[in-house]
Amino acid sequence: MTRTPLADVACSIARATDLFGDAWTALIMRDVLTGVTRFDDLAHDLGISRKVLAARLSRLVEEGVLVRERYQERPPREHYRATPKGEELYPVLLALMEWGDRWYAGPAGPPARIRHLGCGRDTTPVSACAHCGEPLTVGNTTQLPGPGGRTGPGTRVLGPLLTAREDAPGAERPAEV
Amino acid sequence: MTRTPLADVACSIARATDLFGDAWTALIMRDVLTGVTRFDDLAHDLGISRKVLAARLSRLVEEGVLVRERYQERPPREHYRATPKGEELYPVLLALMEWGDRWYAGPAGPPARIRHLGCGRDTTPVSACAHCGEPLTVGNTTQLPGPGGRTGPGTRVLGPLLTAREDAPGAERPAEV
DNA sequence: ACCCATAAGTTCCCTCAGGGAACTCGGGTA
DNA sequence: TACCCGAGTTCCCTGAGGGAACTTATGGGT
Repeated sequence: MTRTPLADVACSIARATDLFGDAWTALIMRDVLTGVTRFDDLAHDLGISRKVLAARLSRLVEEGVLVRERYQERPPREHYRATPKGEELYPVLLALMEWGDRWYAGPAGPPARIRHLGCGRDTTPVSACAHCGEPLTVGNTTQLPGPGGRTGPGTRVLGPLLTAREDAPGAERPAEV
Repeated sequence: MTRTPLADVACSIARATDLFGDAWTALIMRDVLTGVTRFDDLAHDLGISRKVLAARLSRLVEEGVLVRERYQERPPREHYRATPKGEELYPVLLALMEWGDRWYAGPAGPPARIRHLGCGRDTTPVSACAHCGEPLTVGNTTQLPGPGGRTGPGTRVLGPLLTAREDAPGAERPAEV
């Protein structure tokens, strides 16, 4: 499943993509979180090969993202539900959906809306600063080494944070926001 | 590159994962957005096969997520930079990183920090409601059919919307927010 | 002039993960 | 008894990915 030992890398994005960086996994989580929890339903809905679906589900269960639960005794039937760890992938799905809506929605508009029950309005998800609530963008953030990062030679952080090479690019990022 | 014609499905998550639902693509975007923009640097940094890197980069350029730019004439040298469409993938990366931090950071803490230049503090990204600023969770949201989706029997929403596709090849520009 | 280095790919071979479809297994239901 | 159902598992086959060598254009060192 793992192309490279990404899971061992000191980068949380790499750790996350090791599990989640697969189109099927994202779509499985989307389905499970929206109520499609049974094997056959998932297989039909996604058009995924049953073999791969079984592999993905057991990986997700191993990782503690889903649990396999019996929802009926006679005959015995199992389905899959999200754990808290799985539910917390929701922001990733929202971010993907928002991006897809912005760049691929047809003239009619996006295929789905998200209603926020808290304020009762249809909304769009924004990646906000936990402290001040302002949107976080490439332009208004920097990545710094964290406590859990091995800070040896060759260590990278969010990204490179690199030993980098500001020598290369002539024009740096246009810093629009 | 596409396992199934996910890109044609009327679900923005499916559309997004068709491009982004690949561990390498996510990591490439992480690198490019943090300053690793040259082919060899990316190849080294990611440990990706050069063949696959070339394929991913040209796909990302095709999709308008990256641009290939000449940063030096003699000898001719090219590198890759994010377009606005590419920069808008940042929230997805932040969401992945946040999840990875929460569930995989060692006792020492996360490997990287995000400093929000707006308020000057190290922060964590929160998926917030664009209207009221409250965090969006599985529990406090519902998914409803959107204007660009089909509302027939069997239609799902956050999900496939799967009979789908009448509006598939849609416009490229997102509505300005 | 000659040799080596660098950046950015391309090409080749080989393995293994994914698609597709059939098969299994436990347990109903008519 | 015969026939469904849900939930997987097994089989074969193709093609995407890993790894390493090769290419092209240019510059530097001696």
